[in-house]
Amino acid sequence: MQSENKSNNQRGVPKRTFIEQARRAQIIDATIDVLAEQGYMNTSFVRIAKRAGISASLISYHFQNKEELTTEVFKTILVRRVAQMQGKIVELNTATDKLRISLETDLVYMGTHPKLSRALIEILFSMRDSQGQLMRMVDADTPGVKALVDILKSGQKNGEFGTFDAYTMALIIDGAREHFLAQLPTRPSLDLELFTKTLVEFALQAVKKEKR
Amino acid sequence: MQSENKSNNQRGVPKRTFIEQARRAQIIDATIDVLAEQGYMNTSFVRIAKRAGISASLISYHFQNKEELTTEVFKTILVRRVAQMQGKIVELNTATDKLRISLETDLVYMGTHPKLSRALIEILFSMRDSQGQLMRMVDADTPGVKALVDILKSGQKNGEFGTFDAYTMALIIDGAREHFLAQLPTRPSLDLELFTKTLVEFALQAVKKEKR
Amino acid sequence: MQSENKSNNQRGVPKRTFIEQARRAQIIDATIDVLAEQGYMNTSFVRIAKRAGISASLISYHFQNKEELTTEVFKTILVRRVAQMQGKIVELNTATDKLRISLETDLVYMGTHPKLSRALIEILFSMRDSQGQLMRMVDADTPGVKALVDILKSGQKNGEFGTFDAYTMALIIDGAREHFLAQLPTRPSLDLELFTKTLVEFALQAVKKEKR
Amino acid sequence: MQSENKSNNQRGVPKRTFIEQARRAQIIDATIDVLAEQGYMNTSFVRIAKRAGISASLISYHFQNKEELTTEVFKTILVRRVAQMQGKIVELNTATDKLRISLETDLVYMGTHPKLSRALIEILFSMRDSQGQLMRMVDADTPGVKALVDILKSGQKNGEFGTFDAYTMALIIDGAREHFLAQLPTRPSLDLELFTKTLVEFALQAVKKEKR
DNA sequence: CATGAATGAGAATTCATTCAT
DNA sequence: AATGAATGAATTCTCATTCAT
Repeated sequence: MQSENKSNNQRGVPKRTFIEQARRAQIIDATIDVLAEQGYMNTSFVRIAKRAGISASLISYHFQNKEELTTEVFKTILVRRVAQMQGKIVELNTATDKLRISLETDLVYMGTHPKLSRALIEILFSMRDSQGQLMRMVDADTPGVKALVDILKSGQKNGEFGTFDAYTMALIIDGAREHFLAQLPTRPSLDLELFTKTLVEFALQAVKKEKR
Repeated sequence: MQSENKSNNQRGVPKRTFIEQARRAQIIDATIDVLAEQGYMNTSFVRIAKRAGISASLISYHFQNKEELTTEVFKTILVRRVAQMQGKIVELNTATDKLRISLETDLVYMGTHPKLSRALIEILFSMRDSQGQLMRMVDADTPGVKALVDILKSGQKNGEFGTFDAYTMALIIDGAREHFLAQLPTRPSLDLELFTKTLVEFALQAVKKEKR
Repeated sequence: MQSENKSNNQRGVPKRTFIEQARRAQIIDATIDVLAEQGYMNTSFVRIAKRAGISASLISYHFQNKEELTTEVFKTILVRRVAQMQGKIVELNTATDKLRISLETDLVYMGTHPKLSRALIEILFSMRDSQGQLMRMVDADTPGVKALVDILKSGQKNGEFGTFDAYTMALIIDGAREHFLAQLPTRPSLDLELFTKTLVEFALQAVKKEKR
Repeated sequence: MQSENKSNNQRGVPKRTFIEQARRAQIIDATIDVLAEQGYMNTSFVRIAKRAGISASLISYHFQNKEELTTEVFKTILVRRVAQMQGKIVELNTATDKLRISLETDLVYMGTHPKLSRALIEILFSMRDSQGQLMRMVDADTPGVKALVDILKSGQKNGEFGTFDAYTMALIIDGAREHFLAQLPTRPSLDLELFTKTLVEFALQAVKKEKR
């Protein structure tokens, strides 16, 4: 028994008791802490367990293996991150506003939650499958890129933005953002506010219609 | 030899025999391969040795410890990378040209040498000291950022570029570039040429004088 | 468990389960055997584990590191050794009796437990810190020397013994004893009874009052 | 070739060139230094070679293996030690004088040459054969014990000394001396002069004729 | 005569995971 | 539901020794 048939029951739907949900959440939170502070390599079950105040074997009990735990952590972070943006954007009418607000919201949220930021990077850049290949979590593009592409394309469609390759532009903006966030937790001299303001400014300038 | 007294002689100059230089280079190359393919975590002496066709203890014979090896790999990659750019830039007269060419050169070189790109990322994001803290190799800013800052400031000084925070702008451009390069090796769908063209366009527009 | 947080709880009291106590004792006993038979240098975890019929990693599981294991072995031997003497001495009234009986008791016990004798010597003479310096276990003087000094001084104070440097005399008697014990396990020709009788005679004559 | 047929030529007599003798002496001296400072366990060929300013493989070239080197070191120390005593003793007429002077000479020499003292102990207590058994260097009894036995027996024969077991008495005196010497190098508080005086005093008292 | 190059064996320790309780 | 006990595989590194040059 144990684990295997627990994460998915016969219909593929993971039905969990309340206490199990709570434990999983507790373990996931502890894992985020350790990931952020020690890096993927040093994030062992023993360290997570110590942080969570439980035994290491309990982690194996609640997650099939390390890969499942890491995947769950990854999903959890993404869900929290996306939830922030979505709420603020839906009501906005222009693509310009959506672009600005989504960047600002995300940078503020992740910039003020450096653990999430750091843990995310650790997973993205270090998690490997058993053959050593990088795991492509979720799918090829991160939600951040996909959200940007949507906004950019809608702006082009409704005439707010000029002509450019929306996907490539999204990669540029997203890359600038992620790389900055990746460094922020360990470099106190970086200025989140200034970076946000500058990135928004030039993103808007880059996509605007006239003269392109 | 057996380590310790060879890596630096009395003047800090590591005098090495030809054969040792060759072995070190061979080991460094094998390490880059393994780093790129398997990731930092899986880059063990045994794997490197297998790749290089030597015994694992020979690595310990030629490098004091794993940290020295990793540092040497890091330096090697940076030297190769910087060497490409420097050659092309020195003759150029305008900051605009320097910005364009340095981006193009670097993206082409690293984009066509995905192993270097990947290995660099692995080291930068995974190498930790004994307390689990990220090692800041070289110093806080990568050579890429520093080179960009120089170009941007010189352009502002001679009137080619407008007013903006040069350091933040460098972070944006560098971030976009590095993040793209980090993904390129494992995502064949990405278009290096298109990205380069778009990023250069974006950068040049962002720094141009008029209308700001 | 996996070390670290179990050897001492918040009050410095190592709370251990029964089974853990038993395993630790088993490992300590196996270590004494290997120390006595193979010497400190050859006392590796693998050898100890083989002797105890367990896996080598179980030793790391129960002891933080080799130093902790060695220290525990050392303490264990000393406790057993001292326990023998204490019981016999407390009831005695004269320093002369105490001197005689403590020597006899100790030589008989250690002489008939050559493993303890040999293991003790191995630790005392071979255990080094990371800079290669000898560890001074307990403190500078062994319990054997300290016990002798106490007896000699009390005998001088109550007039049983003459005037001599008590500490130096203790060193002489203790040195003779320890050196003999160190050789005894590997040299069957040595005569424990004769040595004991002669050493006691020598000691008693050396400390006696008259004619000095 | 190399080594094997070098330590002994066809007649079993090791015929060595001048330079070979010098090298062996140099290596032996370096080994004594390292033994005294780092202990037997840490006395590796690399460390010896570093101390001697030569390559580690040269040691293998001049000595068949580590065991031969250690044995040679042991012999060298003993020869130097015994040479001191012999010179002073031969002219003396009484066993009493011989006993006193041999103890004084030896303690002064070894006490003022702590490296020899320490290195000797390291070898005696740590050197093992390939099965882990302690090596009995030379033969069962050290020269120190044998010399003492000779003196004691001659004193008994000519009537200077009383009746006691000469061998056991030698063990006592020798043990006290060796144990003290073993500790002297690492414990500056020990008083060589006081110890020597006290040991001689009580040795003479223990062997004297009257009343025993 | 001397050395650099190379290796296999062995060292302590950490890890994810299993299993009985 | 939770844990302590246990292990085999893997890690970096050191060692004595061999061999070609």
